[in-house]
Amino acid sequence: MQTFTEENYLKTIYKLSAEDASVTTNQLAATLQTKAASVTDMLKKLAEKKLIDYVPYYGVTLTEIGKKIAVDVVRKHRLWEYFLVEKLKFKWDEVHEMAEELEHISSVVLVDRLDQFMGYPAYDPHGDPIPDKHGRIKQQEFKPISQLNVAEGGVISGVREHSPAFLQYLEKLNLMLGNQVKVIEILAYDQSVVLTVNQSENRISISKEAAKNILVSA
Amino acid sequence: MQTFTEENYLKTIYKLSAEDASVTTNQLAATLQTKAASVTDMLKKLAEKKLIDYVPYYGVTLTEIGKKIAVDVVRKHRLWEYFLVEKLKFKWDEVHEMAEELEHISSVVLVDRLDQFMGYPAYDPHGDPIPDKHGRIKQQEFKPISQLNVAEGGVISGVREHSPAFLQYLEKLNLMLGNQVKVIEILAYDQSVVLTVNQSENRISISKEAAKNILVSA
DNA sequence: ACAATTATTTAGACTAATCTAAATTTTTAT
DNA sequence: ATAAAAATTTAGATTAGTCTAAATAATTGT
Ligand SMILES: [Mn+2]
Ligand SMILES: [Mn+2]
Ligand SMILES: [Mn+2]
Ligand SMILES: [Mn+2]
Repeated sequence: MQTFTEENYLKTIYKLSAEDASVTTNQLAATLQTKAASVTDMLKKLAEKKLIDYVPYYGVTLTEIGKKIAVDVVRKHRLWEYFLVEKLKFKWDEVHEMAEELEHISSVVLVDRLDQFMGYPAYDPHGDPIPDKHGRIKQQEFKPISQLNVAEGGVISGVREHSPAFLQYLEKLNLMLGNQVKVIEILAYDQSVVLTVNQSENRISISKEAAKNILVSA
Repeated sequence: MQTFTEENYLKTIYKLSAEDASVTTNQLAATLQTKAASVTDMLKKLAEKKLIDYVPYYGVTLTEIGKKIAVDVVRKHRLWEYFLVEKLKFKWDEVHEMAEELEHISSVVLVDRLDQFMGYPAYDPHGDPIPDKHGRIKQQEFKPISQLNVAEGGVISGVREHSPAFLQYLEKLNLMLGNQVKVIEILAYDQSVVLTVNQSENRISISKEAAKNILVSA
């Protein structure tokens, strides 16, 4: 059994591992809003428990056991988010903080029943895949709008940033999951993207940063 | 904002206050499965925070603020139990431990939405009243079977003991909430009670202890 | 009334998680 | 190749919650 804090470290290592194979102390400190010295202490403990492989000064990777726990926390986070949006009618920008607490509820049978109650959803309200009870994850082949060329388009299927501010901004521009976008123009000087939503006449412009954080499927 | 542990102390003081006006260190230690010395330390902290009135050697009572927090934890506990039974189809003997964790989820709006989602239930799966969002509690006038005389009866409306073992025992004897019982005989030598359930021919016998822990309404 | 028993608090120690400041190692740039 | 900069770890403290053992206060029984 892990503490709340250990679970958060494992989850964060798991998510950062998607970018780089090995995760560094400073990356963890920045993401977990703590200090490098605190991270080092925790890494020693997690290594002691065989949940990570830790090479001092060089970084850390999850062991199979550590990964299992991390995926399980992610599963709970996303299932609770789905519940909050689909059953309790919260908006997609309101649920993350609540799920940060709910993901640490320990009962395995509870989360499996919740999954069943909702009909085994595949994606959470932000388009992230929900691991099944065995930890299997449907691999998505989504790409960011920033990688589309002019005249290309797709269906908005996910976001890479979950802050309420960003999600509310998307809502204001009608850039919600399921909507169809098409790239009209990419401005040379700052890579900002001009696009249409759902075949509308309206052209909207988003920054390169925003374009990187919106994922579309073909 | 309180810690998990502080909330458990406040909740326990609240529940024990129903029996005696002032709650003692040893009562708390026994209920919270900890040592008297640990309780003393925590009482000092809660008194410092103005959540309890603490007179060393004589016991403790909740302040208005402390009581508000305690009732709120109880509200969350009972609402989550109702959710687990009514929506996720758990049995009444399976939900207490999960609710012990869920009651510490902090979001107020979450618990209010949950309440709305379920149609503002008045009682939890064990017959305990669910405080409303303002902390108001429907007062029940239930009494234990042990206080009935021969030929008297009532509808089972609550239990005073929540252990899975006791709840499963009740289920085996068909002594679930809503069922009608009638006292046939009270044995003189040990006060055990013989009764019928739902007008059945079958006579069942329960100990005085069990009779104290089953509540009926007229 | 006062000795014995019981209840409670205090003293001192431990673990988990965190921090700041100092030391050390690795990386980068000449 | 080596000095400067950046990243990381270590040392030493702190806070929350817990414990055992010892001290003290309250209650009980005669
Ligand atoms: Mn989230
Ligand atoms: Mn999400
Ligand atoms: Mn309960
Ligand atoms: Mn209950």
